[in-house]
Amino acid sequence: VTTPRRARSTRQGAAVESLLEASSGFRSAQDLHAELRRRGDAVGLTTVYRHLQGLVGAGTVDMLRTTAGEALYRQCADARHHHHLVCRSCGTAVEVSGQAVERWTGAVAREHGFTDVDHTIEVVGTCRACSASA
Amino acid sequence: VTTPRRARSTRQGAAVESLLEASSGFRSAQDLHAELRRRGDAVGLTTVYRHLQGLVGAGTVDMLRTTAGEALYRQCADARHHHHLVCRSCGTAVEVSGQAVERWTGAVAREHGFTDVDHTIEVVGTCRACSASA
DNA sequence: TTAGTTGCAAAAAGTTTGCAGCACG
DNA sequence: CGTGCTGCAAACTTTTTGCAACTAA
Repeated sequence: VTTPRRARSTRQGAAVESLLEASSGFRSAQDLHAELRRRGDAVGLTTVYRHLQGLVGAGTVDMLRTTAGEALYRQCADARHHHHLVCRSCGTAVEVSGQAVERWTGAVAREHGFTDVDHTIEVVGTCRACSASA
Repeated sequence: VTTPRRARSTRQGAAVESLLEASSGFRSAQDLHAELRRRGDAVGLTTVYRHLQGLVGAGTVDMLRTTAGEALYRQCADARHHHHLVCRSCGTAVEVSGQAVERWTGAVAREHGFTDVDHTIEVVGTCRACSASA
């Protein structure tokens, strides 16, 4: 699978990107595909996956894995390093960042002799709106 | 799938548990299954999965997902809340904990109106031994 | 024109389930 | 003895790949 020298703009690619842009939380590929189909702007599932891969590679989109093993994608509003606060009920995600954690991970790693450290932090809870409607 | 009223002790269950106990890092079900088979103490892959599920449910074992979508299991040395510092090369995992992160996640959640907060933190890097042998 | 893109069908990969037989207590 | 446990084969789920037709530039 050679990376194309240049990318071409297509209806399908635009559809995937714009739907992701219009979404607020994390969404699965299957979910995105279903919505595109529902709204009549159909795109093959394969193509949805291919565009998502490209976007993740380009750093435009974040990907994470559910405990259930499903991949979720989300447009990054902020290109800088950040983490997510996800609502377990409605899926809304807030991007958060903080020196505190960054410092902590660095310190812990150093303490144990680890280098080239990278980290993933996901905080899940129930957002205000969902706990109100519960 | 009804949960058995009581558990029975079997050769297979013991094999899975003891191998996990003897392992230091995170291991996949397939990996554990292969090693059991290799050492002649064969157990069906299905059974390995079933025991791992049980152990995770009992809180004796930690499970996490690779970015690639594979589930990894590890015996918890420490039953208290903790996180992992995993070596990306050899898989060795160190259990770490710290007030700093706990406080940070709590603060961030509160700040955004989230409740019932839970979090996952995985720090991956290259351990001393691996960076030395590289 | 021509290389990148699409999407169907089929393959992978990992995990779960149906079921008949085995074994602990 | 009886209820769990086992493991094979088959089903499932999510994601990837082969390939021929299609299309933006």
